[in-house]
Amino acid sequence: MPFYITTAIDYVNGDPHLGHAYEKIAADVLARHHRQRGEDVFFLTGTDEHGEPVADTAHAQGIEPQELADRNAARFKALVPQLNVSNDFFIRTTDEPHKLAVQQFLQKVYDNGHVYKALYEGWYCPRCADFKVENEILEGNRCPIHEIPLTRESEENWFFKLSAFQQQLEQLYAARKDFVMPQRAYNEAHAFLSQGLQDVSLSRGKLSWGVTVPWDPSHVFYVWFDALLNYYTALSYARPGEDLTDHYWPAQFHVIGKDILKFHTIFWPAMLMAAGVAVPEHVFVHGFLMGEDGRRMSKTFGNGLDPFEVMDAFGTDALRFYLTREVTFGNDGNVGMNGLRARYDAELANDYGNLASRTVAMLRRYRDGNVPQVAVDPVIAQEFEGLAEQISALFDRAETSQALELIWQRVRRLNRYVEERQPWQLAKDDSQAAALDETLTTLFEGIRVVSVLLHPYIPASVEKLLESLGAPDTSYSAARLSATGPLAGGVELPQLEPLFPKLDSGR
RNA sequence: GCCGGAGUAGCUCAGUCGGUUAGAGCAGCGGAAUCAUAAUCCGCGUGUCGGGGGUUCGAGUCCCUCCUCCGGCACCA
Repeated sequence: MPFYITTAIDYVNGDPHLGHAYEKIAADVLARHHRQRGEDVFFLTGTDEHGEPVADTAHAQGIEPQELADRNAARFKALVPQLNVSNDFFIRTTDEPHKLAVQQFLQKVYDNGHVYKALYEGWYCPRCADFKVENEILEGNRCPIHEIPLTRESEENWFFKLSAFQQQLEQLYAARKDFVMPQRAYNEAHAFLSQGLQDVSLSRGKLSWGVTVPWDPSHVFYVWFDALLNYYTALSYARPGEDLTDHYWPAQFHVIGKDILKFHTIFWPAMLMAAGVAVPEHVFVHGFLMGEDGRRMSKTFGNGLDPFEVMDAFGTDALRFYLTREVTFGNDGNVGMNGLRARYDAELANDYGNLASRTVAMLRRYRDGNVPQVAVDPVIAQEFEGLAEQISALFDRAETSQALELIWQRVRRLNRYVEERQPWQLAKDDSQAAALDETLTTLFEGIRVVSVLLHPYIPASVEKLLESLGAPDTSYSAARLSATGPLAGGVELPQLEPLFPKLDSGR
């Protein structure tokens, strides 16, 4: 079953920051989960490179836009493997095949009669050689950059008949309550729609940094139309010599931030309708990350969390875990070094890492590192019954935070189980050998199962642990307790290094 | 202003169709245990569920009203 998932593409007029990392990690968790389930996943991320801000910045630096785009895109692209994100392709909107596909797509929209020419009138800055938006204009109609008076000018512009899709969009929203998730975001998009749509400008005549309008080479497409299309065009050339479009389209999930909600929930489906292409299944809108003081992260507040610093000090999985655990997917969340340290110590190191350590240590001490081939404790078996199904049901609704909570309840349960059974007492009494076997086997299997389920969140750590346990299978079928005994038998377990070593409280 | 969301233990939040003494994690205090990364487990909360009013046998959960915070209200990406 094909499962196509995308992140928003990052605008290259700046540096990669925590927000970029968060969105990629969140989407990666979904992608990895569905891959686990044996689905045919295609996961796309990339960069958005056209438009005015990039052109302006480049010119300010005395270089060509392409040069700036190349330089910055490389930094965004480098971030992806650092986060251990499992994307299948990285698109750049300056890719030639993308530009070509954008032209073909919008030509079709044009041919279908959804584009017309009209005058665009606005405040124009001769120094910027560009129009300014009402709310950025300074008092007295002055340019926000040059502070010089603006002139009222107009230019001919191509417009997209967005208003013509009012009814079709309303039908879409009526028929599919989960088109935009979570519900809050759906309501917002729907409310926006209900206010009535106006046509939008599709091209820019005074800018050259963009995709040329095929029927009017003096214009380039407005950057959003070029950018949104990446989700669709990527499939046509991501795999050389192959067109994956028919196979993967429509996308299951577009994962985006709430700042770009209306482009994805209104403009984008309308464009697709205009070209006669199927609309995506779901647009999932995540929240923003705020500083620990609840304020928006900013350098002046000094409340930012630097993803690179976190990865250097604690590792990539610590960052992935912290963000997905702390921030309910779909809500805003407060994050910072204190919280990260607390969760790292209490949950990754103490709850999970230490559970693995104590279990392996007991297996080695009491059973020479051999996992007894006996049935798991029926009490625990019963408590794990249906867990994998619950998790996948939550993932189908993109409720990754709730899924992680359910998994973590089992991690805690296993620690409690150790205390209940007191294996160190059983070990002192030969007549309790069977009970000890059952206890150790149950712990081994329990850890193995929670690890498989944790794989989407902290892939590298789980792979390391499961490898060490001699049970490297991370597929979903491995996410259940073996009824008859552990999957790995007859292997002598090696000593386990701490998975998440406690770091001395430096800084 | 209009629309939407949120306001539950010190902190972060769960609370499904209204129904038994309102829950979890973290932090704090006390205890147990010693397999383990001094890691774990157990016990301890008189919370006006933002204020007020209403519906109901019964409301954190529905209705009205007020207060506070946040977001959206179209071409900034």
